[in-house]
Amino acid sequence: MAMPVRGTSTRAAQAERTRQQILETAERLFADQGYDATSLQMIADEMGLTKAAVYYHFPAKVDIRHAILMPKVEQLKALIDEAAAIRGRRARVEHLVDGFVDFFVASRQYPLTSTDPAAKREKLDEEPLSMRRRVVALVFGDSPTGAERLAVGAVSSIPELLPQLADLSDEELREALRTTMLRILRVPS
Amino acid sequence: MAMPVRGTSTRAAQAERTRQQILETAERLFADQGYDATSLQMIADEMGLTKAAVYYHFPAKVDIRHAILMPKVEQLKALIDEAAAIRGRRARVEHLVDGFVDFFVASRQYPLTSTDPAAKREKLDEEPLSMRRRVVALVFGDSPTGAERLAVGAVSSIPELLPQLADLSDEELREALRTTMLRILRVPS
DNA sequence: GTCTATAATTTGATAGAC
DNA sequence: GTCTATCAAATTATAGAC
Repeated sequence: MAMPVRGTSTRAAQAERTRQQILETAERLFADQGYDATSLQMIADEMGLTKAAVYYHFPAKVDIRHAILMPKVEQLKALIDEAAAIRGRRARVEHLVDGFVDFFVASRQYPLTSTDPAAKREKLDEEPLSMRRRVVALVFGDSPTGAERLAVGAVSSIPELLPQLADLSDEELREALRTTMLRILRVPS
Repeated sequence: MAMPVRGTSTRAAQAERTRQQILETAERLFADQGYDATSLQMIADEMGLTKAAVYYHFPAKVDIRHAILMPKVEQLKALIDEAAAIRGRRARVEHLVDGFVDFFVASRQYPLTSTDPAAKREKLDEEPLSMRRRVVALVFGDSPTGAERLAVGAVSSIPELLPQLADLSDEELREALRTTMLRILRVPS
């Protein structure tokens, strides 16, 4: 078993493309209107498909959300793991910040919606929360103050702000993100 | 016309109390599950009322949201007006920060949900956005950098983080908020 | 001022034809 | 792999009795 290699031609390949297209459409609609306000009907209409066709690729609406978020969560976990392997606080924080900058800029069009109310209802919400705790520990140690926990929270809510900076170029955004995050995390420049 | 003065006894007074109770219940449910995921049925059930009873007090669901948010928006607008009347940048920023601290602590249980997807769908979203622009101008002038706009955005998304700091006392929270906001807005302590 | 009853629509989801 | 047709349940909202 397991050999969906590249180019399994027509049938399987087109199914995979449709699947990806559903994910892209859903990601855009979720970002624009929120998860709850986006119906499968809208996703299907937007693609010229039917609801039933969408259901063929995903057993339930929530699975679409999961499929969108999982790779991003994994990416951030990998970054945190890397940072945990660095010894000096300053180098460690800079590695984290640089990783966040890359991640935020790459996803600036449809940013991670970690404050979408839908997240609170699911187990998926535990993952971001525990990641945040790990970042707090990596940056500020095991007995963080309230202000330090708040600082990490402020960094983690930056994705929601990116649409308002749409007029900045990628380079300008990188600069702004790096400056702001380093200041929030109290790394003197 | 217009004389619902204080103590119009039974009928009108009780209607007003019911109205307030609906607002409190809805505020809690909206904060917990989000606007879209909260149905009028839930609000009614929670109060031992019927949906129709709720509709008597508010013509539509969205009007409940408006009634909850409007006083808070007015409060923040007043604060920004006060700050605009202060001449020195440092004193002006400190007045803003102190006002935000008071506001955030007072509403820490059910914080302003400015990132609820429901906000994007309504005119009400323009108000917070224009307020944010005013704060940017008050703090950083008429030609703010990307980093400066991002800094104000970070401050304005703090309310969403408050539930995670529920273990802090009001006093500890005040301290954390003040320290963090002043640092984000680059006011040296 | 609050209720019962219900309308009209939409939702997420399923079964089965093609 | 995508469709039509349909489901049961929930949604916002209304009309009218009490």
